[in-house]
Formats: sequence, structure tokens, C-alpha cells
Amino acid sequence: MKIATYNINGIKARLEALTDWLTMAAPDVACLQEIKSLDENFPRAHFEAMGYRVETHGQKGFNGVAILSKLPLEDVQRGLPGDPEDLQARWIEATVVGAKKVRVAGLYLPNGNPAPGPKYDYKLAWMGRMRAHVAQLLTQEIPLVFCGDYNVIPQPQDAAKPEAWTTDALFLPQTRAAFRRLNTLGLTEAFRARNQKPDQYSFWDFQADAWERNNGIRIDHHLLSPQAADLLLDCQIDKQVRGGERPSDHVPVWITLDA
DNA sequence: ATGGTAGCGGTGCTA
Repeated sequence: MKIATYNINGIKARLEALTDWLTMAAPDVACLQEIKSLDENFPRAHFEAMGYRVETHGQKGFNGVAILSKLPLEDVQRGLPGDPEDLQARWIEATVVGAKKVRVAGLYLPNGNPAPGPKYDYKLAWMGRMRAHVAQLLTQEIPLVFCGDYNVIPQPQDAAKPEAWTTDALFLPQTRAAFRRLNTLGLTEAFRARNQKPDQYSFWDFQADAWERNNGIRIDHHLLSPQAADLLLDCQIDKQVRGGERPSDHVPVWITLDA
């Protein structure tokens, strides 16, 4: 089972690039972030014609997540539990029925800039809520995959220029500590478990020739429960997508599971 | 230190 995460930064603007990548990479499951559309405006029929089931959790203008799946989906849940007043569309979760069942969550963790400030407070609170929800799901002892745009640079080697990010919400000590607290629940970060190569990034800013200078950061991750980690075969970044026509600022990252 | 780009939606916000 191939499970990808891809922050597409607008479904309307990325329809062609996403279609080309789906055709090339043929993931069983693609978790999308920043669809920036209402559910009713998502081009569902286009992806259904490609053989994908489509589940969206959108909102007007910003954020928004979706799951595309060639395999049947069960028990779709929208929204991160823990705060009924939080209406931002950043979480979708479903059980993928392959040779084995895998519970997959697609997430768009808040950016948090500028820090300090209310947006950073929201980011840290959101990470706390995610930790509580993950802890709850872990009691089931089943394969779980939490993938998406975490807006977290876990370690200095995950940035081309770590010194440029020291006061940024993606790299502040509190952010990285909250990410570690998530991992120490017993999760495995798939890329680091399978790949120790340097200069591996998943995001290059649109500004200041970041792509041309390879000034990137690695912020799109798959975290796996122990039962999913036992099935992990591979994890790769489709870097070439960033050099294509009208690209997103993120590229797809995928895992394969023996499931 | 500053300002640089992209997307949505039709202005300024978000990143």
C-alpha cells in the first residue's frame, strides 16, 4: 500500500500538476492539504474518473484537507477532536481497506507565525490536542498512519539553512519539543527510519529563488504506530515535482507498507 | 534589515 502526503496549495491551481503526479506515482492513497476550496467546489468527478474515491474536508479560501483512495474507505472522520469551537479544516481520517486495514489521518498542522502571538498559541494548543487524540487511537494497537504538512522542522539537518529559522514557528524549541512529545508516544517518523541522506527537503519557498538555490526544509512527515512501523517498506520524496510546470511549494512524500 | 512570490477571490489575508 502506497500512502502519500502532498500539500497542493490550492486545488484549482494544481489540478494539472496533481493529475500528472497521480498518473506517474500511482499512490493507493493521497492525503492532500491546503485544497483551499469548499467541498462542493472540489473537482471530485475528475479524480473519480481516475479511479479514486474522494473524501474532502474543506473551507472557504484557506486550509482544507482531502483523501483520495483507490481502495475502499470506511469510517471517515472530519476535524481534530478536542475543541468544538475550532472550525479550521485541518484533519481528516479514514480506514483504508487493503490486504490489511490501515487507519490513515491526513493533517495540516497550523503554521504558527508570527511567534510569539495568538497564532503560535493556536499551533501549540493544536499539537496538544493531536497528541491526546493520537494517544487515544494508539490504545487500539492497529496500523495507524498520521501524514501531512506538520509545519515542523524536526532537526537542524532538516533545513538547508537552519540558522535562518531560529525564530520561526516551524523551528522554535517549543515546536520541536511538542513534535518530540508526539513521537515519544511510540510513533516512528518514517523518513528518518528509512533514509539518513542529507539535503532531503519537502518544501521550497516561492520567494528568493529558494528552489534554484536548494534552500529547502523538510516539514511533510509520516508518523506511524508500532503496528504500522512493522509494515514499513520504504519512504521517499518526489523532489522532481517541484521543478515541473506551475508547481506547489511542497512536493509529495510517500511510504509503502506491506499491507 | 528589507522585501521578495503565490493562491484565493475579487480585498487583504495566509503562508
